[in-house]
This record gives sequence, structure tokens and C-alpha cells, in this order.
Amino acid sequence: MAAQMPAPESLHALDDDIERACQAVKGLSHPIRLKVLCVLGDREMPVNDLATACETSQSNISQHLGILRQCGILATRKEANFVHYRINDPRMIQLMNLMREMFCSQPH
Amino acid sequence: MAAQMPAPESLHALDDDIERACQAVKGLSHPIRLKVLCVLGDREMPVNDLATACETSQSNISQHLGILRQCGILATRKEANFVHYRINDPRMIQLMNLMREMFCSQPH
DNA sequence: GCAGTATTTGCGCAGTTTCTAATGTTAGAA
DNA sequence: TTCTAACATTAGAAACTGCGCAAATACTGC
Repeated sequence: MAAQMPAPESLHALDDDIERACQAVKGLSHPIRLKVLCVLGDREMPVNDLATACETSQSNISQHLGILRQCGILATRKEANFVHYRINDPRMIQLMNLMREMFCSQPH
Repeated sequence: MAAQMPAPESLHALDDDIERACQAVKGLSHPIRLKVLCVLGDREMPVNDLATACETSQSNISQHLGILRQCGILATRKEANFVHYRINDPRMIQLMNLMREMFCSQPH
């Protein structure tokens, strides 16, 4: 009986996991950042293209990209003086596809 | 060619979708609410059990449950004077499983 | 009516997020 | 070297809003 109880450490580990997940979710909780991930999909894009797609300023998109990078959601690749952004984890792409199914009224 | 361009309305629809998705994501962005969904999984539970599991007061959990219900994430079933909460959309359970894979260090 | 359960509301506080504007940095072209 | 384009960073002020507590209100079964 008691042997089946999870050890206290694993419970705390769970809370840590939740905290980390919460940080990632907060990273997603802005329309522009959500749109960035939608627009990106499995492609990669330079900053200016993302700014245009999201209809915002370069400084603004750069800040949002910074947040997504800090969360570990986005990765970058430099090429000349362009920085290309892409979604880091394939599971995050899966997650976005799932959200697309859940919230997009029309197929995209 | 021009016929393949999406109609302007559909672009606005996309932004509306993103806005709705953003609301849902904001609904998830609190450790307690995330934990509620983790604890629930595909089961259902009365309010008091959730309060205990999340180590918070009954009034507090009720407010968080209210938020999750408003987002359309949770549904309720009344039985006597208990209210049982469950995750509404099976795809949300999928999404939680995906997040578990992404953020949980140990299997649960 | 009473006891147990759940929801709602008001409040106050803090804390955060967000955007703009200005400046800094880096790389390539001329 | 100098200029320009691409991107990052900083600062600062406004706005937002989310959070938890406590009290009042509803609902249910006995």
C-alpha cells in the first residue's frame, strides 16, 4: 500500500514540471506570439518577414521573438545579416497543429 | 491565380481564431489551473478533491475552475450537491498529454 | 430550517506586460 | 572607410489585469 505512494521528491518534481510548463504557456499567451508560431509552422523565416506577417514594428516583433527564444520555443540561424527563426521542438509543431484543429474555423 | 487568394474575411477569421486560441492559452497559464488539468486527465472530480490535490482553498479553486469553464476547457456534471468537473474536449486531453511529454522529467 | 457544498462579488494590491522611441551592433556593399 | 540594411537592446511610461481573501449568496438533501 504505502509502497505505491509516490515519493515526496517526485511530487515536488511534478510541481517543478508544472512551473516550467506554465512558463512556456505564458510564452504563448499573446496574439502576436501565437501568430508567429502559426506563420512559422515547420518553416523558418527572417525577422522582417515575421514583422510584416504580424503587422507590427521590427522592434516589437524582435521583443516577442526574444521572449519565445527565452522560453526555448524558438531557435535561430544566422545567415549573413539575416536571422532566421524556426520552431525548436517538433512536439511544439504538433501542439500548434492540435491548436489549429481546435480553434481554426476554416482549414488553413 | 487570383481565385487562389484567400478572401479578406478569412484573414480576419484567422485573427479571430488566434484571439480565441489566445484566450484559451491564457486560461491555462496558471500553475493551479495547469495542475487541475493534469490531475483530471480523463477522469472527473468534485471541487473539494481538486482543492485538496492543488493544495488551495475551496473558494480559490472554485474561481480557477470558473475561469477554465469560461474558456470552454472544463465541463461540469451535478450529482446531489456535488459538482464534478471534467475536461470537455478530448483534444485538450491530447494537448495535455503532449505537454506532459514535453515538460515532465519523469513518467507519471 | 439546518448543514454541507459551491459560486459570485467586491476589493485592494501588486506586479506585469506591452508598446514606442532611441540607440547599439553587425554584416555586406559601394 | 562609409553607408545602409537587418536585428537587438534599452528605457520608460501607460495600461492592464490577474490574483487571493473574505463575505455574501445560491443550491441541495435531510
